[in-house]
Amino acid sequence: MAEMPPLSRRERQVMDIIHELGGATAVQIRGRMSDPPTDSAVRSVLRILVRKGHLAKDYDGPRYVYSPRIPARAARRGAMRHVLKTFFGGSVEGAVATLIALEDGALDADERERIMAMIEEASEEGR
Amino acid sequence: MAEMPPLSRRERQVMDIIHELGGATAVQIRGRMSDPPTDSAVRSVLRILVRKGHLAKDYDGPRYVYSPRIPARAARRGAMRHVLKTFFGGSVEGAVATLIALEDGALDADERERIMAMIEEASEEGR
DNA sequence: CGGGGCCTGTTGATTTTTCACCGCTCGTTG
DNA sequence: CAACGAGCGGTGAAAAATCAACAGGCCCCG
Repeated sequence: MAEMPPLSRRERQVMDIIHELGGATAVQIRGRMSDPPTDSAVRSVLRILVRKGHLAKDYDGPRYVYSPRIPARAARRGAMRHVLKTFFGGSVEGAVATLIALEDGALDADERERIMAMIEEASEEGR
Repeated sequence: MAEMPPLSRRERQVMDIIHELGGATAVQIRGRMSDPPTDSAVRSVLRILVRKGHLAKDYDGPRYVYSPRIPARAARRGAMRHVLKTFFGGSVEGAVATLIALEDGALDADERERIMAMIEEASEEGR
């Protein structure tokens, strides 16, 4: 269970794809790669990730579906915490600023409302 | 100038440290590593990163200071965009939710105010 | 029954990555 | 001045990662 050495390039690439999709088959994953190696190569990486305990392999009908062993919630938090620390010096404010200014993430009125609500709530209850 | 293949493990680790510090010397960087290799090993990675164009090397007094070639703003946005896409399916809302719920990122009243203001503003002016 | 698709695991070759030794240059200090 | 140590970088070898090919094993469908 110890914290394994960080992932290699390919490994990370694959993990990212799987995280994005929630779960995926070998073929799906390969399809998402920009510079797809052989099918067998992809499977090799997959096998390694399973062995290292990063992926779970569930038998879904005719094929296997690989999914992160770490609960999505934890993965999300970890990833976010990392960029928060690395790129924003831990400033939630800065992070949110960048987030909402991300052109491709334009938020509509509804979304804005909900976010506002969340913040209210968070600061009320917390401390 | 083309987008180079993603960084290796060590390379990423070093880049992260430098991003976090804004700029750093070889010794500083090594100091921040959990499993520090030789000083010369660190310098090797640094040299590679410079050659690849990811780092700039500025002569500051008695030693060199390495800093990201990419402007901080762009790096931040890139990183954020990546986790947004990979872990939140592009949902700014979800990302903000995780962000403000990050225990170590407790925001005080002031911060909250400012964030609220930012959001208001963003949705007003933009679209 | 014979493909074809999906999967597994191994092997070995090739490329990358990682690393430490070594030698050089300074500036400082004894 | 000479010795020392910090800082730097080149080189080449050890280690890891990447990958393709191969050999089979299932299962489903025509």
